Amino acid sequence: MSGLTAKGAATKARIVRTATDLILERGVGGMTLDEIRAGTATSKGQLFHYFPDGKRDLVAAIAEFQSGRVLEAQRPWLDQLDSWESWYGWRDAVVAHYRTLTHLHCSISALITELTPADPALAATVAAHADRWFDHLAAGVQKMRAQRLIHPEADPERLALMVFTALQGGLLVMQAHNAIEPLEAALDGALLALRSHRI
Amino acid sequence: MSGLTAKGAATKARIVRTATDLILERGVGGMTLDEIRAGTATSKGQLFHYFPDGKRDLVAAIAEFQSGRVLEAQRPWLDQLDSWESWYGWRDAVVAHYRTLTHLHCSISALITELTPADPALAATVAAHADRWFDHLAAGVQKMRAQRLIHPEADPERLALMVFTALQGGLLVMQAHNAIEPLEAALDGALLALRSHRI
DNA sequence: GCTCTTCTGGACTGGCGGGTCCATTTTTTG
DNA sequence: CAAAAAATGGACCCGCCAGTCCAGAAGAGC
Repeated sequence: MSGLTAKGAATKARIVRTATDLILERGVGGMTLDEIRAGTATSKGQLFHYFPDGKRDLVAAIAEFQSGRVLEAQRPWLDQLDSWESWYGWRDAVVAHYRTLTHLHCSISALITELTPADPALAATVAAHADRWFDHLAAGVQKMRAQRLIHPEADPERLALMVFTALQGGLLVMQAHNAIEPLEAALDGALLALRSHRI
Repeated sequence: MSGLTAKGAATKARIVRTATDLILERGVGGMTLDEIRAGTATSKGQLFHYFPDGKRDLVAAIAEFQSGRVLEAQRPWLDQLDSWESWYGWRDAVVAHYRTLTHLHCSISALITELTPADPALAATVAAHADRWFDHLAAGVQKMRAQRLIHPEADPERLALMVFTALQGGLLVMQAHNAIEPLEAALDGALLALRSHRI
């Protein structure tokens, strides 16, 4: 009844994938439905058939998809982060992932920033995905503390926030400079700061 | 001849100031010439009289203005940064400045990121202002090394980049969360990382 | 005063892009 | 196979917004 044929699902997925690449390359403002249409060999009708709320639905789907993809690239390290080795492994995985994508222009935090003034509700939806990322880091710091690898007095939330902001800053400047060094410097700095809380 | 009356200069300045506030609040995409017009009690004619290239000129002027304002808020610390005290003083000055502006949505790096896909040339112009900021940090790190407060083997450019990315990340997440903590955590982390290179 | 320049107001245009609508084709279901 | 549901194509509409144009007001210089 309220179905979605295999064919339909495929089309929907195709749209999301193309739209994701487009939004990463051009930003929210630079992504037009017409380009998506052209890039996927679909029609306006289909776009609104699968994403009734238009651009809003589309952006939400993109955030979900891209969030999953980015998190995936950080596994298995992101789920561990319970030893110094795994933190460094994580760092390397992140750098390796983005090294192949330096021409992209739109990290998740940048997306949120761009969205907030125009559509706070949608921005909040997207922000939930950023929070997932943050939560992994926070869980990691917790584990480190539980294992007495970092000082018990250290505030795990605060430390995770520090790592997260460094990461996002690294991505942002990486995009602005179209170079990987900023990301590397940012992550190295974050881990150095984290290490200075070791016992 | 190629004059600019006192009255004209005042109008131009008024436009820049209002436009700056607008762009910080709504982002580049959300800033319309009509809103600027309304906010400054001017007309389309004047906008294009003072900024012949329209939005491009305007954005460049905004970047210049805002860059000056932000740098100003960090003085005198930003010119020193030659002792640990001055780095912490700088940190506090930055936090204090942005504490009054947490509802703003558009840091300079975010601006660059948003601009790059649409207008790379303009983005480069804006990036020059970000570089000024970075240069101050790099000079500071140099001084610290010259005074043997940090390890001679440390790469000053890299360390400055680390601080800069942390700062930008702090601003970005601050905007996304509309809270000051991310900025504080980011700067504390950066200084901690910097300190771990002390002799 | 006159003239030339700068400043101002606002009507107008043109295109872009999001979103609507419906007719047609394809697939599922029974 | 027939009917219903889902998928597709694309023409159309409409509002928004950057940018144009020009006529007229206000100053500067003489």
